[in-house]
Amino acid sequence: MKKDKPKYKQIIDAAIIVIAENGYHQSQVSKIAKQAGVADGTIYLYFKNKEDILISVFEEKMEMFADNLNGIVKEDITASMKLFKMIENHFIVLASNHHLATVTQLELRQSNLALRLKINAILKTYLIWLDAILKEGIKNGEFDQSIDIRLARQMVFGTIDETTTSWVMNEYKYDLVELTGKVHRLLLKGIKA
Amino acid sequence: MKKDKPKYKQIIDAAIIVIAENGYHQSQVSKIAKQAGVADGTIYLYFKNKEDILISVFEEKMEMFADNLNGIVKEDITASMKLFKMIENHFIVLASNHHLATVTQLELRQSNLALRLKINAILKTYLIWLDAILKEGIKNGEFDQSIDIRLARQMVFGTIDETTTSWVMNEYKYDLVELTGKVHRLLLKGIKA
Amino acid sequence: MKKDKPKYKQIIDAAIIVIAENGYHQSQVSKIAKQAGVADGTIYLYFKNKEDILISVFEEKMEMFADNLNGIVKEDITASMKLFKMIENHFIVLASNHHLATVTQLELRQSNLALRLKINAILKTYLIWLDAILKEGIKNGEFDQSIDIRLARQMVFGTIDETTTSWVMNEYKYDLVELTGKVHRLLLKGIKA
Amino acid sequence: MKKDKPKYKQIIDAAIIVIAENGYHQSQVSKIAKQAGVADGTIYLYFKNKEDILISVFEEKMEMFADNLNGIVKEDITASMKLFKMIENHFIVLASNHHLATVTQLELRQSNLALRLKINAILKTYLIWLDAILKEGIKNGEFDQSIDIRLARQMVFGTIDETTTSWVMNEYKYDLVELTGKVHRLLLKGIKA
DNA sequence: AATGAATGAGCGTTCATTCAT
DNA sequence: CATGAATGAACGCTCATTCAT
Repeated sequence: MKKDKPKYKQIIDAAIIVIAENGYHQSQVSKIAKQAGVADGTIYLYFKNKEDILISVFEEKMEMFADNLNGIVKEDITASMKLFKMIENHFIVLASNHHLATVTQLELRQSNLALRLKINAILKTYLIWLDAILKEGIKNGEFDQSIDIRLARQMVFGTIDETTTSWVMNEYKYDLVELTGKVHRLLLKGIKA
Repeated sequence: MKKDKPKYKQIIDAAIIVIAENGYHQSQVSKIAKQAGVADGTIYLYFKNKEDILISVFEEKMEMFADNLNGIVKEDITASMKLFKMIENHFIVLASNHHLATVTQLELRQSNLALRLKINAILKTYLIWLDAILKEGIKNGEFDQSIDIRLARQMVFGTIDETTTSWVMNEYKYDLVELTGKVHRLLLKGIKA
Repeated sequence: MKKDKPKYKQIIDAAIIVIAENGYHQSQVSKIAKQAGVADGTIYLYFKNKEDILISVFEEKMEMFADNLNGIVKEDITASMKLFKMIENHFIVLASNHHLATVTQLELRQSNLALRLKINAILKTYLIWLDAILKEGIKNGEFDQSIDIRLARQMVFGTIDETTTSWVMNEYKYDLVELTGKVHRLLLKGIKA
Repeated sequence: MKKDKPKYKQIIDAAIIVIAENGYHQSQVSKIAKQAGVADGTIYLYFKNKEDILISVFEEKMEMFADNLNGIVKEDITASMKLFKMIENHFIVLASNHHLATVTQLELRQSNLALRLKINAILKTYLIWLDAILKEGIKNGEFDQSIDIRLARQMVFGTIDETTTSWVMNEYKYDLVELTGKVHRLLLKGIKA
């Protein structure tokens, strides 16, 4: 499996660093190769093309969210609490890796539509976990029966995303994780029964 | 004034069509010129460079939102109602111009950081109106005194934006304006007293 | 006659100023028109094309040399003295008009070959006067009978030209006219009997 | 070292041919690449930009003069004889390579001021050798003690240059090297004691 | 005669990808 | 597996010239 070879991860990590430091449009394949300490051509032994590197960056890192989410959903706590932990998890992961935050919130969004559609597909996993939490809350009476799941999901995701992007654009100058409580309360009020 | 000359608007409109139909990265100046029915060089009599066209697209169309908002804010109605009308206005404008919606929600976000920062500056106007409504509601007791204005603004804007983007990505296959009520209710629950 | 109309000279003078101040490659027709206080299109009522402006600049200003030379050659003095006056005249004209000096010694030489061939044709007049002086000196025994007229002419002209160009490139920081005596002596030694 | 790779010289030689045959302003990078038998992009593996090709052409070929001059100056002969050999060397090198002669005498002079200043810097080496010969001759009594070195240098260089340019403009129709004796005699008379 | 808006051909340079070694 | 030299398609912008008014 290619993904298990050391150079695969080396290139992924190099890509994040290069993109965060140079911006999407100044992240040439040759720069990523140099940062990874491999030849340009070597990149193509592990990735189909440049787009494939970027998708893989997203895929790999998305697992960090998903793995944690998996655990959270299975815990024996209220849906509201799961929502809290999910937001917190999201903020913690990005707050602990500014490079990754810049890349996902700003740089990767400059990619072409095709790439973004693929990224959205990956995001689906994330949104499915979110849906699960919402449905659970509706079912057990914590959340309002009448809410539109899709809209609620868009509100939750849109708010988290907008909050994170604002934080990145303000150059991380306040503590993102500290906002968890407020964001949770705001969203909860919107959806609770 | 250049902006009043017919070719200025002609080029702006051509840019929206070309970008919506070809995608940001496939919208060459020559394509825009052709669509506008002018020579390539003519573009540069009205715009400093390609980026300037895109910023102007955003500026011009943002006025459509702003002008309406101005009226809404001044009406003698509740803050909650103003919020409703603001969401509705946002949805109506974009629902009535699919090309524009595609451009603002998908294509323009692929532009480089410099352009996006300029776009954000333009968006500021929009967010200021939103802040005004939120503050009014807090002041007159409609909205919760304890909410964080910035977070509330991010929730409202994030939700509207995410909802619109989803609608565009689903190829306009449902009625966006019809969602106004639900979105409003959801958001209102989050912020009301 | 177009050359007698005021705008003709206006444009010529504007061209010299613009070229001297902006360099050959930054002297667009529109800039010359602006400096001359006329519309771009007006230029083409007086000149066939851009090249024609530049040739005319050279033609007009060359007359300043030629007119003086004419007088010098007809004076009743030795050929050696005529040579002195010719060099002096050359230096005086250029030393009194730095703009013109920059244009003829540096900027106009960046023009294409076609233009330079035409300029050379104009220069012919100048070289014919020079030849006349040389022939007179050879005939009356002042200059060496055995010298090759063409070579002698190239030496005289090459030396004057190289001296002037050096002076321009050194930004006029020494007195060009003061060099007349030395240059004359040097050249005279080379050709005298 | 890039300069030692075969493609480097290949491109330099192609540039000389293309410029000589098409003129400075009609020598597009793509044309040079085609003549060199490489892809356009390959040019940029060896040269920073187009201007860099031209400077390198001059640099490389100037070495042909300089190398020979070095030998000449060190020979155990009179300064006058060194001057003769220097002129002869200049004429021989250019007479044996018409393309190079056209490029240095006509085409490269159409370049912009920045490039010409760089070319002048390279020429400095050449003029330093010339100065050395002049100083030697003055010191050992061969040349006139009272001559101004700078003027003498300008006369020698101006004459050689003007002679060569005339020969090129007359399409090489007479033998340049044959002129060595006459030119040398003329110049020597001007500077000898 | 004079204007100046409009034209459109033309080109240096970058960079993702390939492939011989 | 790994290399890195070579490729060549693609595009924003300038500016001399025209021509309707």
